[in-house]
Amino acid sequence: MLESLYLNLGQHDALSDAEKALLAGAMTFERHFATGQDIVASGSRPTYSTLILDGLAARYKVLENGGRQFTSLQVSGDFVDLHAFLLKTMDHGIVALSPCHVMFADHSRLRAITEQAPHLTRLLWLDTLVDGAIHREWIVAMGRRSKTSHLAHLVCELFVRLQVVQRTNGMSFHLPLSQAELADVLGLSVVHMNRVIGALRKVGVVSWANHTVTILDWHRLQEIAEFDPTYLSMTREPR
Amino acid sequence: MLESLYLNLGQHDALSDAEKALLAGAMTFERHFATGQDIVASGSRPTYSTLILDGLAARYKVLENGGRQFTSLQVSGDFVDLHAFLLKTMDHGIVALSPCHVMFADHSRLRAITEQAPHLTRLLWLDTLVDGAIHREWIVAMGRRSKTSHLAHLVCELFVRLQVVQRTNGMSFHLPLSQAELADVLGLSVVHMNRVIGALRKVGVVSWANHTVTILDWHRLQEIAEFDPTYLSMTREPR
DNA sequence: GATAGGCATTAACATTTGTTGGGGCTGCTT
DNA sequence: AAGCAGCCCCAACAAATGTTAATGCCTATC
Repeated sequence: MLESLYLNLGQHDALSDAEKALLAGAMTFERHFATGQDIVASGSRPTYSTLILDGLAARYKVLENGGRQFTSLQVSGDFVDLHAFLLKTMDHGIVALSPCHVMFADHSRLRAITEQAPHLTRLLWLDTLVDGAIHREWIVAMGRRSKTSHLAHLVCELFVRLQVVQRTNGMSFHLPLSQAELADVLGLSVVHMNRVIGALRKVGVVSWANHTVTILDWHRLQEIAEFDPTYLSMTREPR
Repeated sequence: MLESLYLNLGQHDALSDAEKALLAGAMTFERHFATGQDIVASGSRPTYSTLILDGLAARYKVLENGGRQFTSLQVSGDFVDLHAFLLKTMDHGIVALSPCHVMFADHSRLRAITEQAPHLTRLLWLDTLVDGAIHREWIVAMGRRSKTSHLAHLVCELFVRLQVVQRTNGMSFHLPLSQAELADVLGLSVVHMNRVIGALRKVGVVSWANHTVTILDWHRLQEIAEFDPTYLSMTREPR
């Protein structure tokens, strides 16, 4: 059941059976969310953290003028609001972008882990640090990359992250995002988002149809994106 | 000596004397960096984390075309690379934007803290989580705010953060950033950065000269920025 | 099988943002 | 004193991006 979590945390360092048991023991109930449903509400003070067993979700903020910005995409094996364990108050919402099967980890049990299992604590901490590293990469993409490069970078990142949790199919993966939603990731208008996707298609490095992205030329895609996966900390070493 | 660190960590939850001693014990030597010097090099694998006792620094990445993007600004009391304790490899550089007086905390001693001092561990973890929250706010600003609003938001954020560590002077604070550097924060060209600063000045909510920012109308500045400090987690509560 | 709604796509036009080039000011060096 | 470098500021033009509106293609629904 927690396979995707073990794959996610285990990519950075070995995860012992005892640690897996501790994680499993922290879980309480599970739940399904439909596409478009809020998994966590902005402003709430959850007493548990939410793990995505399967599905795609996103963190977002909404401005007064109605504009929405996604600040991260969360895939299977990701804790979407592990940070709320210590931040306490959610300053943003989390929405399901596909049907999501999730499970809840009680904060009191996470706290117990920090009291008794230092190495596992460091791995959970690390998980939130990788979140931060991804944020930084997004900031760079938004500020200094061309829009085409930004999109290419996003495709690279998602492919690699999905591969870790075995949600890719050869060089393809499922990306159930409308162009309007994608525009809220890159911070563009829908019309321009459409132009940028067209541009990337035209170069011939990806095919993109029916919510399925297929990478046709990984090497060149990586070049366009200047993608360097270092920030994802995928090397397994003592932490 | 570590007063700014205690103020920073202590804003979220009470810090005991024993915890302060543990932090002090983790510190090794101190050092001064001149404006423009790299404090931590991209790609390095530091064995210590760097605390700013006094000064302003920034995380940044450089792209192939020479473009630079700052991903965060770090003020007195901030650990600039606490994340490297677990991420191991620096995927970005850190540069001094003013003369910086820093102190180094050994990773082996930070590790000891995670083994023996769960509450302090959670506070250090929290410090990196607030980093992440700031990143998210920057993403929103870059993607969906007008440039004027983005700049106003930055001013609000810096003022509040500097106030916590007692580096403000009434409604003024020192911001030793050239407009070119500021452009690398917002992801703009220098010329447009100049236009945006002019626009904010014209509204009359701030005065900005000689690297000193004075907030003339906090309420209206906050409105323009849609600034809500929730994400900074400044409420003191058990963590 | 008619209809309505969501989505991708395109066109035309408006606005924002970048680029290039230059002027003026200050502080520093020679 | 002259020269130089860095920085702020501005103007004119170019390019990128947003806005509005329209079209066509699906698919769900009745």
